[in-house]
Amino acid sequence: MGRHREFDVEKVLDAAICVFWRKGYEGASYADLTEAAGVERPALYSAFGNKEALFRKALVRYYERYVDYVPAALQLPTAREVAAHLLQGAIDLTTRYPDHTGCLGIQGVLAGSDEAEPVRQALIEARAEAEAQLRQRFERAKAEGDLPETARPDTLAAFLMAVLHGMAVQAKAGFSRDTLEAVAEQALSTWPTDAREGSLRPKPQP
Amino acid sequence: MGRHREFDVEKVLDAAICVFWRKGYEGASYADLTEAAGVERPALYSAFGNKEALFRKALVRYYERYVDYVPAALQLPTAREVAAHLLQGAIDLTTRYPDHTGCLGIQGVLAGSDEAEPVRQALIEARAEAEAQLRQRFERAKAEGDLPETARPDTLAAFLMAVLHGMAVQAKAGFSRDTLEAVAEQALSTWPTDAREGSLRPKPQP
DNA sequence: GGGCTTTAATAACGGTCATTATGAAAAAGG
DNA sequence: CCTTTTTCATAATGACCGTTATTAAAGCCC
Repeated sequence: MGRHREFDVEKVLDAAICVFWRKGYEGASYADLTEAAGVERPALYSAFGNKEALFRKALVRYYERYVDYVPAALQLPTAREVAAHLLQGAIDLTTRYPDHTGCLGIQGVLAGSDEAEPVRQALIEARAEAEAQLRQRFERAKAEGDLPETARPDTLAAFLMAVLHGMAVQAKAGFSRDTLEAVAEQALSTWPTDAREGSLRPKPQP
Repeated sequence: MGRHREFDVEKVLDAAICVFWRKGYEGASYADLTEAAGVERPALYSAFGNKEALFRKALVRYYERYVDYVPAALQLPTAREVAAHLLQGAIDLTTRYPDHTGCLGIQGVLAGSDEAEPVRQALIEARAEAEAQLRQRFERAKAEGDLPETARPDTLAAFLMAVLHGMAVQAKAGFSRDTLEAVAEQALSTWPTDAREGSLRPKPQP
């Protein structure tokens, strides 16, 4: 009973992702969102709630569609492969689309009026959860003998997250893909290697 | 002739720095600025021009007063000391003041409505200039034999900037000083060392 | 001390923001 | 076909944005 919805909810979410990605949570206005989605304002409100709810749903879909390399990376056999795959995935994600570079998740953490506070907190928590998963993965690697006994999983996770975030900022500032790959290679050159396995890329300078 | 200005321009700039630092360029409103400065709106306009001009002047003072560790670092004798001093300076800057963490310069690069575009471009240029200075410093180090022949100054500069930016993001997300110092230590552990000089901190895990 | 100039403070300006009331259009049930 | 229910589109709401007239106060020169 009743009229049917005439637009595709997931397509609208994809359009919202692009807008938030390019302009951030605060920078994206409803005028931008409706124009990109081809849907009028009240339709967005009835389908998703207010702006914050729309952003959260877009963020969930963003993680599923664009940041799927993270769970994939965590299942790789060695800690070094996990790190390498994460770095490469981040480079792809932040440079693939010229009109919205960087990372949607990072955009919201920084920009900072008061009304964005709950969104910022949500992004901080998501980031902390990702780092926790990474740390646990490195602890497992240590237990498996994949990382040396002297390795500190928490430091490695924090360091890797710092490089990933820094590359996202640099991508937003217009860094080329080649430069970011050099950065990732330099970061990987610090990776602690167990005595049993040889380093894949022993020196950053060939 | 005429009435004297009753407020201190530099104190107002310092207050503006704190507001922009905490809320970013877009997130800071004139209501925030006037409240922090204790000065009414028209006084800000007559003394500094519009919001963008005020931000630019605050940014110059920010560099002078808070980021003075960068020129100091560039004059240190070895490339590794330069990098270590930059990392330590960034940690201090981004964690010293609990009410405005992170880096004022990074805040503006990301948040992204259209009217912030000139400010964003200015910050991107400033960031690029800093990286160029760093690269030139590392080229000099290479020429002086302080870095090995295989070292790539551009990569080292880009990598260091990525770690610095990543730490700024993490500081905004609430990272502790100790964690950031561990990250910096991990980043330094990759530093290419010439055969002649020993590494200061040869392994990140003690 | 009066005339002139500069600053200070109040209040208003147009514009845009997120959000929503209002009523027309469309689909399903009886 | 008519009623009911849901969605659609137009347009309005109050609040806040950056910016600026406007008016009152304060200091210097003659």
